[in-house]
Amino acid sequence: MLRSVKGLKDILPHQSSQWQHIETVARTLATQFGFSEIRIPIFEFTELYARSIGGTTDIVEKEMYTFPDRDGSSLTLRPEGTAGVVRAVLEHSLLDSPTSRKLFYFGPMFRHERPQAGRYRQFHQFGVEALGTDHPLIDVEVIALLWQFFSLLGLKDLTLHINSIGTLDDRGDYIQRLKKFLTPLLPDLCGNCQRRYSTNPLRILDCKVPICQETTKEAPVLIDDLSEDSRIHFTDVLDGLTALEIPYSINHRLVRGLDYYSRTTFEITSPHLGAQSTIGAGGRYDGLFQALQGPPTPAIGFAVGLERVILLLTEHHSINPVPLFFIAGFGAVGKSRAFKLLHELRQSGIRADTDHKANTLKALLRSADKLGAEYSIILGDDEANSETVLLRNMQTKVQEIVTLKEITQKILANL
RNA sequence: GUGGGUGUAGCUCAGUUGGUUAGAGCGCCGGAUUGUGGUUCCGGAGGUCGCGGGUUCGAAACCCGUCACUCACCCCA
Repeated sequence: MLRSVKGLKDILPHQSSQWQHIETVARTLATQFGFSEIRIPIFEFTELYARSIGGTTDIVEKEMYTFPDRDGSSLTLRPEGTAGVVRAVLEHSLLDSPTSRKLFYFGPMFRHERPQAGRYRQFHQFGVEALGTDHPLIDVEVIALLWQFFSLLGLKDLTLHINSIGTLDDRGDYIQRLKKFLTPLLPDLCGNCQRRYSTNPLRILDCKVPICQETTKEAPVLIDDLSEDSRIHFTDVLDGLTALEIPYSINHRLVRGLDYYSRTTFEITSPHLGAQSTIGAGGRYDGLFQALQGPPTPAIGFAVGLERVILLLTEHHSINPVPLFFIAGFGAVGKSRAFKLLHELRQSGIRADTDHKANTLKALLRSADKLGAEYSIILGDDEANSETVLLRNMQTKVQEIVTLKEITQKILANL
């Protein structure tokens, strides 16, 4: 049997209402916060991701779905959304349009990782990007949006971790200090961290290996090396969160994995998932526009892993508010008259269905029951001859005679 | 890329120290006389026991290989 590709998941009919619910909440909320939706391609030139995410990150090094186009240019299925949004913003000069500086998006992302609970090779994100300002209150807005999104979905026991990793300059100084501190301790670190020492020393702070956590306990804290501007920015963000009564936990070891982050970084975790406990994360990326040859443009955004959110949803949102009318047509004349009625009801905007295989009233009602119909409309030869139908309430079993002429109006009047 | 766990019906799972035609529940299809569903009763369909090899008189079970799924590491949302 043909199976789906490893790490890819079908969203089956019984799950799609949950997805629709999440998307509706996200769209409504983002719009309330002044964001507009942008829809960008699912693949881009490989160079875009290589330049924005960072050449030494795992994503670029080994997780991208990259393939040659027919003309030989290298294309890549998008591993995240921010790079594509920034590219689109530059390409269409959206920064010049005041209504296009706060954007949100939905869609599938692709990373070639080993699948695991809450991690797939094709996964879906909801993300927002606020462009063009580094005012600390925009950071607060973005985080507040993320926090309110999860709260509207009823997610419990979440923790907001927040940190500032400073500007590129701040970090330059800090990394020197950090390396100086680590140099004599190198032999104690895990193999991975020994490699990180030269590639991405910041990540060593984030290492989960106990030995590394222990040896870096006394490591210099990045906050201490922040410039005055960065430090004030960070405290302003924290004060803003406090003012909005959003609880946070400062985590000096929170280092985002993508190179383009700067200053504010944050993530929200849940204790009810497996190892992949981050359901939403983001940060400021003031240098990304320039890295993509755009004008200096501060920006901040987040991305939510929707599969992980689905895993946390307890309520099953069976949005099925529109009553279903089942057309039970049988007999030589009744069957064909019923099919015409079915079409008439649908043209009038009524939710209606039938079962072509069922030919006896018993079989038809059984189908009506299985489809969960609120009403059945019984139309046999007797009814067809008298130009009527029987409108049966499936729950109360009450039936009434209605003329074919009036049935549509009657249903519409009672909906 | 590395390690652990698991593969029996559409789904969830039984299956004795290796022993005849491999089972249950749910689901699906049908029947219980006339044009009335759900409950009940009865019947039916559906399985190369993941795949390939080996041991054996005999393998769903034991051994080897392989694939898939899954959890974890790495990393990330």
